[in-house]
Amino acid sequence: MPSGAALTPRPTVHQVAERAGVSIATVSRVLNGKGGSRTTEERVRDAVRALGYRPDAAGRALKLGRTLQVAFAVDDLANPVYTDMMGGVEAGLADSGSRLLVASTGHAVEDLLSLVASLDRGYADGLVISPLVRPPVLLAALEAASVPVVLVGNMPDHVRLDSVRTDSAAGVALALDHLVATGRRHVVFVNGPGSTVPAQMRAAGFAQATRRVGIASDTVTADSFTADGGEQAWARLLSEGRTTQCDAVLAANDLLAIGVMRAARATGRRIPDDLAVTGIDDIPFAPLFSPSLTTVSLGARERGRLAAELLLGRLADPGLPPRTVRIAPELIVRESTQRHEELLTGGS
Amino acid sequence: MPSGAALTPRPTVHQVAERAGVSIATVSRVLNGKGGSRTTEERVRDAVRALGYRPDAAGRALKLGRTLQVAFAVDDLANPVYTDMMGGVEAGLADSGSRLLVASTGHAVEDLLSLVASLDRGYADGLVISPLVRPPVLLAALEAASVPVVLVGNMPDHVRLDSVRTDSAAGVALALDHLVATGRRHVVFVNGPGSTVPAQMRAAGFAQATRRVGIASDTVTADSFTADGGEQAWARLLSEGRTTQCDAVLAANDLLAIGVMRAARATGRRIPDDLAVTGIDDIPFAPLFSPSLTTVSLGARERGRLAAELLLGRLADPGLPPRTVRIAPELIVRESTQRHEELLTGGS
DNA sequence: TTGTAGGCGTTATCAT
DNA sequence: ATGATAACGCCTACAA
Repeated sequence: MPSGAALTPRPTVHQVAERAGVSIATVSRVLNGKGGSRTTEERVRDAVRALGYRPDAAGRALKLGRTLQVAFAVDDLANPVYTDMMGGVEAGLADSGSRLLVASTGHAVEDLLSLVASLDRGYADGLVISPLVRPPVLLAALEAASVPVVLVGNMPDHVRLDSVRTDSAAGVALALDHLVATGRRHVVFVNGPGSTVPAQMRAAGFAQATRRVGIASDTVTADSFTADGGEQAWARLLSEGRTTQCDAVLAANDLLAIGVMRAARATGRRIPDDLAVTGIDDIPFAPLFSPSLTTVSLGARERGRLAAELLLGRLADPGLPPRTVRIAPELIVRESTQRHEELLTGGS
Repeated sequence: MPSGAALTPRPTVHQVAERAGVSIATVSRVLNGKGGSRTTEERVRDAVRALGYRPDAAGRALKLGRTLQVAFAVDDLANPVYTDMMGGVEAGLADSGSRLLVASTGHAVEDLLSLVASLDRGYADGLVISPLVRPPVLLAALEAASVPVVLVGNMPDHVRLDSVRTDSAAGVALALDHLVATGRRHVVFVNGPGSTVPAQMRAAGFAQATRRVGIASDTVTADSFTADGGEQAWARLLSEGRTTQCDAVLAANDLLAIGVMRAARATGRRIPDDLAVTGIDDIPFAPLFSPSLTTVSLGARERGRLAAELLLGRLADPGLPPRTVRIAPELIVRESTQRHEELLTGGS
């Protein structure tokens, strides 16, 4: 037969107990390190080995009220930044013996709400979530969820949730300062959908930073945080004659930046000579493009890892007050913003 | 308190039964559509709604022996082709109400074996796996696993496992024929680690195809199926003077191709004019590079979807004989293999 | 149609 | 130190 056809049904504590000549209580105690004499312990372990016994997850979950599972939810796993984050969550969970359940939702609020609601089926001990949109109704649902939730992202102060944050507005400022420092004077901000929190924060960061440095700027909003969105946004700018002055694009994430690079190059702009481009996120692909993409790392993997740690901490001690961990953005300079002189001479 | 602190413990069938004035058996029957009179059914549903009752996953799993969870294991989730495949698995599972458990292993055989062994804790109803290496000991373990396994990939005929296959050797031939058709005459095959099944199959495909078309060829083996691997492979070729003749690279996957493009360009080759490059996999990023990457789609997402379907089918009917589903590779022509004339005139 | 009772595999309480 | 027993939440004979 193909597989999954266990000829012998899986052994339970009962068979182990019988074989070891003890009671099931003793078996359980030995397996959980709660005492037992030398000899019985040895006999039990022998029986376990001989039978190939492993505790059943369902039985244990039912009794303990713990599944050893953590759910992870994001809007778009096709964006490598979230794959990265997921890797971080997994790494943070590794020592705990917990498994990772991936719940990719759409960004429709109702999908998110139904995901949160489904948690009270008790299939996971907690949730790590990083949604693009966070209306009050969602935050309220997360607060009231039947299991602890860690939010990767910013939220209003009154929301009592553990969270891992980064200052993406400051990240935008880092990128803008870099563009200005490399001689750019007219920056177009290519943002993602205005309904999303990241877009809102980055827009605020851009507005403040441009005001501070006092350079010319323009803003366009893409339909989604994707390369397609970036291409279309550039096309729109172009058709409206808004690209002629601009010598730099600050994109709200790497995918948008990649789309812009592609579209701009297709219409004759050379990067970085004619047009500097920066992204945000530092996805693993960023260094692989030509030119490689200057970007701002928001520590996606690390945020995932920290989120897992916060969650484990809360599971261990539910009485804890809400905690927030912060990650500082970091500018990663690559080729897409190099000045012409730098390209030729290594500096002017 | 932060969250996960249910003030009222979650309702069980008992509270529903009490509220509806019926027995727990009736509640269960109504919820599972196994009869009940009009009026009682209505009363039960009202109680369910009023209490916000949802069946507990652990209790149900323990009783039914079904977890409604499927595990998905791959070597490297950082490769978008596997993210893609995962999306397919998830899509294939969607209607079944099953959740997706992601078990990212290393490619160490022992890791894979311990993953398979862990399945008999009963935390998943089945496994979809696409390992790069498949030694007999692993295949034997998969056959003997405590839950059904679907392998995404090729395996010896005697292995009694459901599988979703694609003919990657034929895929290599498609790419090579295309390179030859566009005028290339000296192709270097950049392969992944020889210990992996994909590398073996693609090497065989390349050997056969080059023999058939009778052109000059060379082969180099990268340390891993990554962009870094591709860069290093090109560097090695270059240092050994093996790049001078070659006018095309056929890379065993897209990441290798991207690495080669990057390294080759850094050393003065123009793509596609001086050097044509093809990949395999058609990752979502392939069209975004400049030049966009010609590649061979192996239908990763579709394979994932089909794997999920095979698994669901077997869960529904364990007596089925092993089944194999095949996906044909498809050449995706983009800019990285365009001929000089095509670039200028659109054809010669 | 409906209710009673048992058991899925585990851990934990309470005796001994 | 160990064993008998109950209980977690659910489903399903079986009986009524």
